[in-house]
Amino acid sequence: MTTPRIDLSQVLAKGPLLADLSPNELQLLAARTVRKLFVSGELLFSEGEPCNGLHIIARGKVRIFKTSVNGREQVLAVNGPGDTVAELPVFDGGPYPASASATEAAEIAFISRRDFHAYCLEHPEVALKVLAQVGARLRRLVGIIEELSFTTIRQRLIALLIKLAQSQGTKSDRGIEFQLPSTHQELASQLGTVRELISRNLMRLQAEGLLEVDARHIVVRDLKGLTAQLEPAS
Amino acid sequence: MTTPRIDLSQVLAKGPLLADLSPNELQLLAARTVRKLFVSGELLFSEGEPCNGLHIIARGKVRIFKTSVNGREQVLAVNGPGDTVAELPVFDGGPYPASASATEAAEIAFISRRDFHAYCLEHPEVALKVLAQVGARLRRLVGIIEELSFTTIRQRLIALLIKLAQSQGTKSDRGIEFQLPSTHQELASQLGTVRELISRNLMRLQAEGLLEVDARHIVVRDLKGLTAQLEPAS
DNA sequence: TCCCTGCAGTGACCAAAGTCTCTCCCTGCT
DNA sequence: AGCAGGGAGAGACTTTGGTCACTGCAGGGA
Repeated sequence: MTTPRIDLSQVLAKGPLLADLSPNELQLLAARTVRKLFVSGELLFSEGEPCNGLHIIARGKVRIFKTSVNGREQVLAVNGPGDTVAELPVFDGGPYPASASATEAAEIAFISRRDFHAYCLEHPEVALKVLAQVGARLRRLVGIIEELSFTTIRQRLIALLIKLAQSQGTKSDRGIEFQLPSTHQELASQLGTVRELISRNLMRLQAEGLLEVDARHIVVRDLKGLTAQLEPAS
Repeated sequence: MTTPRIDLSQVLAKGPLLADLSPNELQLLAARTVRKLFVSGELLFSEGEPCNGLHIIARGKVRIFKTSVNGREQVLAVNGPGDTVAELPVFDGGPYPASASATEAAEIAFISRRDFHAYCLEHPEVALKVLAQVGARLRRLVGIIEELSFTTIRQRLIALLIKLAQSQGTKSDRGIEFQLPSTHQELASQLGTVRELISRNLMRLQAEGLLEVDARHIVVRDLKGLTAQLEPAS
């Protein structure tokens, strides 16, 4: 089967950014995009590089992260189809503040900085949408800062488990069951720590009877108990 | 002496946001603002409140921060005259993601959300400026995240001292001298920690011969040595 | 089959961060 | 002079986070 030319109108219309535009306007924008393919793990761009355009994810997932000198990573966001990546440096002209890589095979629509600028000036409401988008991003960053400076790794992990249980979990007689979505290493990057601490904290929660852990398979035995761990340290 | 009506054209023109507008356009915008005064320490708004407008600082300083349940604070930004506060929630419609207070007596020009929205639609280039502004803010947040997850308090403190030495310091025969701009408590909030650790780390740096500390008066005896502390952990 | 590789669990150990408590000192006030 | 309060220095201690080194295990070639 031949891969058809990317149907941007579809993708763009689904994303939060350009949903309100007329098909005609979408077509106009789509005509200005370039299609790019990335294999799993491939870098879209690296921190510090000059930013020359906007990426719109058509398929796959993209991870945005910072890297430390010691090789540790801190994930800032994971985005999926319809989301845009690097809305921001497109506008302020600076370099990318972080790196981005595909966590699975991805298809990206790329619009050059100049074209998108021009398009925004013609469609001021798009600029406002982008702003709202950036707003959501900024909120998440503030959330990360809050977690990093006020909570322990244990608490961050618990919060993550609860979120997963609610979004991915299926109820069984033993509790709420689900699979961890990625390796311990990757979870550690998202929580801003190292692999060992994920392992250790999971084991500790198991010892306390709140969870059952079997490699990546988790059974939440006591959701209330877990949630209680997030309350004031008393 | 009577306080004259705030001369917004002056203020706005100085800030990065609206510098390129014609005096006429500035006048138009200024007419839509409300003048607000805050005493030192007073809250402009609190985290979680709905956001109903944009604040432009005419005089004084504003501190943006998060508060934890235990009463700890993490400063996200300190802004001065010409800067805008909460450019962001104005656009995405959500509540304030953090609180803001005046660190010294401040004079603020306030524009309602609706008015500013309308103004941006009429002047698309202003929207782009706002985006650039938000960009800078986002960059700083990413910087904070990087510091929080990759560096120790000691390193953050050293980085801050170097920055102060370069911006505020005066050379003497003993080294570079300057005053800490605020209490240890406030420094701790900016670095995301507690008062004691500021004290302890300063003393330790003094013991190592890199600094001389006398309450808030600092003498950097060995700037190279300090800078070297920020290099790879080897 | 055997080996290689990547992921996960684990214990020992060390350093950083945070908490609690007390003292001291300065400033301003009564 | 005496007192109250905030800021700062300091000691003792606990918890958390991070490093290192090693083991085990499963899947996938050669």
